[in-house]
Amino acid sequence: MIPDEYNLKFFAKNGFRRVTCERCGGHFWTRDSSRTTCGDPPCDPYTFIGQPTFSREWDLTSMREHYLSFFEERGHTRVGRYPVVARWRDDIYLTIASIADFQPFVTSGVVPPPANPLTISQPCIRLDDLDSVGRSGRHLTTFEMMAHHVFNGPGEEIYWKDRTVELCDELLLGLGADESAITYKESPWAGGGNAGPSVEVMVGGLELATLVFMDLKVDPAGSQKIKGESYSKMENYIVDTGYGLERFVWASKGTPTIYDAIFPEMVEHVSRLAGLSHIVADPDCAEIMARNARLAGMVDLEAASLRDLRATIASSIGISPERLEETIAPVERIYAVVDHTRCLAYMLGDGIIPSNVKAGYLARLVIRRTLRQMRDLGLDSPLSDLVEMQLSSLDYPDWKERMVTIGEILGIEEGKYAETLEKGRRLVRKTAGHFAKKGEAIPLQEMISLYDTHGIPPEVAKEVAEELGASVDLPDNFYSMVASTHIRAEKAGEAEVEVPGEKTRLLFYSQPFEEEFEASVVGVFEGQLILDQTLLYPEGGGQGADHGWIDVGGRTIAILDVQSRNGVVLHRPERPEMLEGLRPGDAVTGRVDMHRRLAHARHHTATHLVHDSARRILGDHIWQAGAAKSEDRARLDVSHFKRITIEEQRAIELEANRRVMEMVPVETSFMPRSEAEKLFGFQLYQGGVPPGKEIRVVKVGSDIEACAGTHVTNTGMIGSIKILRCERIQDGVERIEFAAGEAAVHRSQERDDLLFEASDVLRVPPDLLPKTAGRFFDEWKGQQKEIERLKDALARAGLEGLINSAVDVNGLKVVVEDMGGADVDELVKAAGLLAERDCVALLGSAGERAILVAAVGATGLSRGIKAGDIIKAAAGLLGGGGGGRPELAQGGGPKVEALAEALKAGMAAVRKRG
RNA sequence: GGGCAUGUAGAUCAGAGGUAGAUCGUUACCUUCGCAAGGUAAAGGCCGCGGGUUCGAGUCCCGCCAUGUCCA
Repeated sequence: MIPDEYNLKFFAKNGFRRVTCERCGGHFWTRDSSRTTCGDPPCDPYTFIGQPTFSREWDLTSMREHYLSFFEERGHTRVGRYPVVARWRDDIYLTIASIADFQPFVTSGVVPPPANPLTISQPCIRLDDLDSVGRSGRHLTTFEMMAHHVFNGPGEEIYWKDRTVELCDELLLGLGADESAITYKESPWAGGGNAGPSVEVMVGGLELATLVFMDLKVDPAGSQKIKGESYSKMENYIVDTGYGLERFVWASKGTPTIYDAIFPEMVEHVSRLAGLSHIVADPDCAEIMARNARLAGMVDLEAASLRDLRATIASSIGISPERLEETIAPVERIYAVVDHTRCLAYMLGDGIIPSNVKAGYLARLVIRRTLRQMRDLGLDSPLSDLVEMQLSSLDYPDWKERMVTIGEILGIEEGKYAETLEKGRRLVRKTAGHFAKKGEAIPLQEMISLYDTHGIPPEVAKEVAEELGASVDLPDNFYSMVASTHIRAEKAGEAEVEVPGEKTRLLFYSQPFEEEFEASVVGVFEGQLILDQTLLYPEGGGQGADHGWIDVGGRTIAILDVQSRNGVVLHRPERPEMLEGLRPGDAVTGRVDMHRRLAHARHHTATHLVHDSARRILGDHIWQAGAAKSEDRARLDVSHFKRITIEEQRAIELEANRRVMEMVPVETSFMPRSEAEKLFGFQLYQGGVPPGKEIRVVKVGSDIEACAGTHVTNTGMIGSIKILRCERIQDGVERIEFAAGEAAVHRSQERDDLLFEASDVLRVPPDLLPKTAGRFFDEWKGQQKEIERLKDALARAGLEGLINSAVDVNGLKVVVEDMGGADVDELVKAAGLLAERDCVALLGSAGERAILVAAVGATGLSRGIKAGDIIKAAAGLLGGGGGGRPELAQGGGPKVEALAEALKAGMAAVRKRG
């Protein structure tokens, strides 16, 4: 029985039949009456290598253009590519598929698509198979997903399965594919909360496209079960196709690897730099790579099976696996370098700043991998040269300007990595020396710690360790072992409680400076008041909640927090019992704490100004990475690849204040999302992506952002902006803290107070503070040294007197003395000198606390007298304690008056042993 | 966002409750026609900052600042 899902008229009309693959048992559709396998490796091998699938060769540009115009001619609108950094999403960092551009708001139907149907070629980055890149012959970190998308809604279907498959078929046949070689393999698809039937389009053993018919959504109550999850039908049903541009080009050329097909010039360039062009151009090598790619296409490339793959290929061409490794490893590295540099061109071109967290970490990961590969190849040209070459071939109109920043970023990254490695080598040498001495191998735990804590790749550690003769046991699954040490606490997804009822009408946008409002009570939810409309701004967009008062029936309820949940605004009263007796429909009068509101508005508008100024001063790579505004200060986190210097901080401050002085009007308007995106681009989404069809656009001079906060109407109202400090909260993210309006004045005054207090202490005017403080510090240092010297002299001067006062205990000179007010250092010095002269010394002194120092010379030590014992015997009487080494010990306690007794007890202890 | 580390002399690091150290570098002297090298000696420390525990903290605890690194 053929399931309805796949029983397409198109198949029936065009002579397709449904076959069960004799290898994998999957179902597929074919025109070929003799075909018994589905066409998907490992059921079928690659057949296109050496025998191109299409009638002519295409390069990336011409194939992309062909594809897009093919669909344009068939009623689709061409849409420009989105960035590879998925700034409009908070669940993924990188754009991993063309449909990602339209999630979540377009796919869920909240926002209309930019065009419908549409066609796009979307650059995507996937780092999941990083290890296989270069080796498998087909894996890439960066690829373009060409697609045609249709967003069908209730009652408005543009086209669905039949037309989708028909278009795909027409495209392939038009390119000259053999119609009997094309198979459509049934393959239910699920991902990202959606699911649906899909067909994989296979030609010559290569999956060229996947046609997904997304019509299900995750629904615990749903009746359809896929991969253990329950789904139900969606109102919207979406054609989500993905055609691999690079694979189309590869299939058109039939080269041994995808890399030779898509960027032959870069491969040649890098080979030449590495001095390996002869190998890459060698036909034998090409043959090996081709076999490698064919076989690799058949297996899943896991670290463990790489060795098997090598062994299989080696035996099939009759050389040893080691010899094979030697031949192809450098070539694989060249491919990897070329792939990775293209990936970096996209990442950095779209503004990722390398970091130790988030998307920036992914960029750093790729950078370091590339540097390692380059080192192994013996390439010593700067990484930025290669990235620049890649970038120049991409569709960035302003890549030359960007390249200046990118070059700087890469330079910094190279330097940082070199430093990390150098530090690492020193560390490994130490560790290796330690274990080599014991004749042991460096334990795995140690290797994991070196990598995890210090970023030293195990290969590097091994290399260094072996130079020192320390052996290392390095398992294949090293990296997964590292991962397993990171036991992750399962985040309990905070269940958002749905608040019942209508959305609250928000009055503060239309009446931003109105103080009072009339409203009626809707109800009370969890001790919080819901009104039909409100002037109070709920916390959001980094802006704090308004405070205010609600007057009802002659009493006043103070409101201390306001939150919005699915559009319903909740007012939290200072005292919940005040809400008792309120009935739905009761009329209330609300008032806003305008002082607080205005402070928020000033800080909010100021945040936009500071952001804009930072962009002007630091460069176009500046993106907001977070922000918070309160009554007395605000902070803005921006992406930046080095520390903001004090000069830059000042320049930003001045620039922002100039906008204030220019009295720029603040324009706000609601507009359809798609239109806003078209007009202003993704720079809109500095503060995250707001949901909804309409977004609020706030324009302050050249700064344009999607923002739901309350603003002043003119920058002049801010008064002034004072940047307080810059802090590095992560690598690649700087936090700018500042105050605006009254708060700025207060912060300035606080700083003045610090100056006044300090100059008061030093009794100099503030302008002499730095000089005077410097002089004081120098003098203090000098005096410390002088005191040290004098104490030493003092101890020496008193030495003879002390020796003369020594008591003889069985031939042992014992000095017990109250040194009257001397400090620890003096006692220690004196006691030490006495010990040098072969005395046993117990010196005491009484200041705020009583202190004791004992020292024992050679003779005393030989008799088993320990300074620590003497101190212990004595210090107890002082109400404290003490201890130390046999030759020197210290102690003390608060009972100053007991010092004489303590000294006596110490003497007794010496007599006992002596 | 989470984890693991680090911060001591100009540099690299040791010290893990009891008198702050080593190596290199610096300076002076010896040696040399001069340089390199060697020898002798000296200078150079808010032990990241602030609290706490303790008779006593570079060392233990807490917070902050700075830095590195791994993972999502």
